Amino acid sequence: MSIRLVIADDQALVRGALAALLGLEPDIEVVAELGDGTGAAAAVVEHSADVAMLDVEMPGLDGISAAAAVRQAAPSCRVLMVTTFGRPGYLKRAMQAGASGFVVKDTPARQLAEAVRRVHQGLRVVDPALAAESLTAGDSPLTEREGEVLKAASDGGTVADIAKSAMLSEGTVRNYLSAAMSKTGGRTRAEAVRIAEDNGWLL
Amino acid sequence: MSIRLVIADDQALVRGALAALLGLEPDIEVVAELGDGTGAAAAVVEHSADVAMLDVEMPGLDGISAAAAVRQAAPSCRVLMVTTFGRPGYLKRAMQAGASGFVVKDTPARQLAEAVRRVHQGLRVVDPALAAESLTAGDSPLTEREGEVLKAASDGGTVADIAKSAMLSEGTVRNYLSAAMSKTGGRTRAEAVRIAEDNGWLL
DNA sequence: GATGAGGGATGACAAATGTCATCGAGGGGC
DNA sequence: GCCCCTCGATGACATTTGTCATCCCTCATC
Repeated sequence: MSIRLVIADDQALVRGALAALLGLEPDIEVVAELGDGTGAAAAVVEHSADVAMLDVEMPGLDGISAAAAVRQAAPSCRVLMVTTFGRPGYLKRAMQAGASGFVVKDTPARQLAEAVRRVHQGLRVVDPALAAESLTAGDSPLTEREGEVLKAASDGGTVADIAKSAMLSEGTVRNYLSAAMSKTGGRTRAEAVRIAEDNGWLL
Repeated sequence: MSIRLVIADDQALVRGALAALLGLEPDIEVVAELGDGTGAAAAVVEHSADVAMLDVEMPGLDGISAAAAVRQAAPSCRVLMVTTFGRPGYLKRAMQAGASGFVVKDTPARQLAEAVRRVHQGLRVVDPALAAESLTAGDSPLTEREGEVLKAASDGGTVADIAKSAMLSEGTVRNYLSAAMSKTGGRTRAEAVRIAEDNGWLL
């Protein structure tokens, strides 16, 4: 009996190509393709899928939240995360959300089908290099509000803009940014944003 | 006689999946897969390819430069650019570099093979929405140095950092950033960076 | 030969940013 | 109860930015 697979990735070309690639495997059957995470849980239930392959970066519901939704709606369905960016924070958060596997998009294509099979068997699949990095990197040092403010700062607005969007006073925003800069080691607001993004501490 | 195709994309999973997808077409033969743009021209010559499919964002030699190299080394080989980001500036620059087609990664997968065929026939393939945007967006208003300085600023360093890396005085850096902010309409250095990136004016 | 645009620089000034000390309220832990 | 941390805020202060006027040099172009 073949593995019933749901694929969610916002890039149609990639999604279609992955479906084609995996559909070639005799023991894998692609039962649904989604362009965002919103309908993932529903699709898994509807098609009684065995494995859900989710991209982390998606419009609407992001992959991590989608993973949690899938796990809740169908505990027997395993989740395999696929992502462009090997950010340590993503891995940790994905695992906490109930994912069984985590691969980056520059792993060889032939390993993908194997990853799907292992996940289906209940094994965990994690890129070894990324796992190591994730251990050393540790959790986000940012408090919730610091993260929010830093994210609000990530599109380059002024302190006044951020204060308005976060409903905070300007001074408070500056304090949070200062704390975030100190914790990330960035010497500029923009540098702090970059560091936090690279580590997967935002989203 | 089948179309001989070279694929270059830095994400191995995507590259493999695209190769698998296109390899299914009876009239297309994938003769080489590359992980960066450096060897693209050589691979095209070696395998006497008819079409080269290049990603814009690649480590080492970027897709636009690779396209120019391919066109120079093998004028009979057509170039089809594939990119994650539909940035107007990319399209214009790719066309100037001699590309015949330009598709974004969220076009439907089945159109891809068709795009390869059209490019091979000497037709041009361009995402219509993107083409329209590209016309309205216009060329980069930034002068060469302004672009360089803005790019140096894009990782969030201070003026002093940028001045050092660009071998300029701090005052000059501030002048260029000021000009870049005025031309892009950004109110902050960071905002100017984001706007320029979104339009494909950096790289 | 004049004009203009771009590259590079300086200096001055106003506004924004980053830092610090401090304060109060609330929420767990011991 | 008390301590510690986070959240939220304020005010003061030193730096850093962003803006502007002005200068010089070079290279096209008219």
